[in-house]
Amino acid sequence: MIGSYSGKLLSALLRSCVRRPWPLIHGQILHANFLKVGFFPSHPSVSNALFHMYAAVGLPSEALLAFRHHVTSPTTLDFTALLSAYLRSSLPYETLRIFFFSHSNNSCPLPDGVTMTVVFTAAAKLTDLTSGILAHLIVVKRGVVLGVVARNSAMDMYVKCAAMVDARKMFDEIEESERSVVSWSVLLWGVLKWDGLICGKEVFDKMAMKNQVAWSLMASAYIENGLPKKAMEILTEMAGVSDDNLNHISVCSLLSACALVGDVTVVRWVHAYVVKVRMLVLNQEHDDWDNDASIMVGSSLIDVYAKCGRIEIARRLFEKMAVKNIVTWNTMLSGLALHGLVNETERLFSQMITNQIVPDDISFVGLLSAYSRSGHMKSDWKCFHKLMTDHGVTPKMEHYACIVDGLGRAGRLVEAEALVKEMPFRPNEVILGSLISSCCLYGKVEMGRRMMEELLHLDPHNTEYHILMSNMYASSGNQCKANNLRQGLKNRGFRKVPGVSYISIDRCIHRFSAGDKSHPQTPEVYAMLDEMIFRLSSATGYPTSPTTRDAEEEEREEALFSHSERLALAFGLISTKPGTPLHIFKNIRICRNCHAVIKLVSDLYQREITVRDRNRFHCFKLGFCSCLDYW
DNA sequence: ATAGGGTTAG
Repeated sequence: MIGSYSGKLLSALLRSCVRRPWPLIHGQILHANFLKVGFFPSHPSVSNALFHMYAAVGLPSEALLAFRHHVTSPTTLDFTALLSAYLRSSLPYETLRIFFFSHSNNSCPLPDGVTMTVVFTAAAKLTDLTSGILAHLIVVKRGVVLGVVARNSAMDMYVKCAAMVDARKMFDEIEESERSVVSWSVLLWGVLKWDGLICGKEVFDKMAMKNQVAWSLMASAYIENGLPKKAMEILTEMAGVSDDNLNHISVCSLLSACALVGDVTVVRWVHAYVVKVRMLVLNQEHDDWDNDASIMVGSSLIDVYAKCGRIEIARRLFEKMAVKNIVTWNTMLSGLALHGLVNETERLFSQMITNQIVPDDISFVGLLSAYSRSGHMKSDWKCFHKLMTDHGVTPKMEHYACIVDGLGRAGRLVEAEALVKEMPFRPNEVILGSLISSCCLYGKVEMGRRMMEELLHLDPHNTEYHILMSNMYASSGNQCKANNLRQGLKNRGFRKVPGVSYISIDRCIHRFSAGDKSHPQTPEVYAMLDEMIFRLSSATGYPTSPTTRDAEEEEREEALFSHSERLALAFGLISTKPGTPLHIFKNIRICRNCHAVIKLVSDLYQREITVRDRNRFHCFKLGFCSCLDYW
């Protein structure tokens, strides 16, 4: 029957498939019918349409097959469509491979600006400067003319690869009248990221046209640099000058910056904003709003509240959201896990199942990390394995990492190591690092040494675990080996990541490092610290001296008595009214000693203190911590 | 066939 149609009609039919709701099904039925009647290879226009159908619906390998077999003399447009299909399916590596391979083979048509845009974008995604430069050389050598869009994408490639000299050169080469708002925002992104806030602000001020992207980039940069007040100024300025309001992407970008630094100042403003402009609608009373955007913004808010220590607000928001997707559920799961709330995480997971939400691999990372962070390794790996495969999820390295961490921290090191040997991957640095920390915790020097050796093959420059190993040697009485490790690090010029704590008081973020004396209120802070230590030791007889010895002599004196979180805590106590809850943010894990001190302070000074460290939240109240001393 | 900021984990 199909044989009676003309080639023109069939190709039109195929092209129309791309725009239908189920393009693939219709297109494939047509494809199958062509094959059945032996019709299609002889008609170039039909086979070309078939290739474009597969490219457009995002099936790159099907498109490649059709391209190879049926597109006899590809045009630039065909070739570009093929590359773009790979890029849109998040396969930037394949995109580059096909481009360079065909190019070296002389089997591709001369690329144009659009082709190069796709190639530069792929190199940018991979931060592959070598490929980017190579592509640029091909442009020059073959005399390809680049329009402003292609130049912007090349600039973005240089920016993402930290090659700011080349990026600026490209920017300068674009005629001033040609420069688009995208040229400017690409430059702004790079300058903010690589040259810092001050230089970025200069670029921002030079921008004649500012849009959502520019405003939110600038505001996010202020947030990430601990200047939420400045971010608010930018946002209010935006509202006054521009009719361009924030869209859901700008909102997510701002909120993720807030999540990074753990400050809620801007979050509150954004929350009010999205409710006001009805970007976030909790109940479905109208259908004239953007469902996807609302879910995305809602999930983003849940995430940021959880990461800023406001888990109750996050939970309330989650419950109020009438429409959710898998990301919303996963965000809530990992938020609860971050706070060590195992039972709640478990409950939410079963609620997910009863609501017929199909959990994905990230849901399981959430659930498993709740177990590992709380030390509640109730079931063994076999049960989890079954649970996962029952829901169609294949266990990945991350899942093993959670279990290994949980077993190790619970002192079940033999089981942990057995699991590592049994898993179908070679352990990565996350897994080995977790085992080393557990060995440290339980003084298993010999096993720690073995793991360390394996880790050094993968990551010879790792500083963190050298320090851990050195501490382990020190506490097992082998001061000599400990010093050797430290000295080796020092000789190679590696330094320990310094611990930094932040506390937000009255919309300003105050930063403290260990032994820090740079804060304007340093005398008051240290006076408070002394008072704190005095009250603690007289009230409890608590020994405030270190339990693990720090081999670096100059650090030993000050470090433990003035760890950054204690300074932040002292500052918080003198800067707020009695009873005000305090939120502290720390870049590395909290140490046992400080943990003990903060527990006592929460009781003696009647304060709720929330500390976010690199691993999880600790909520201190009346002398107890929500982690129940397990982390 | 084409550029910039974006939610979940490790």
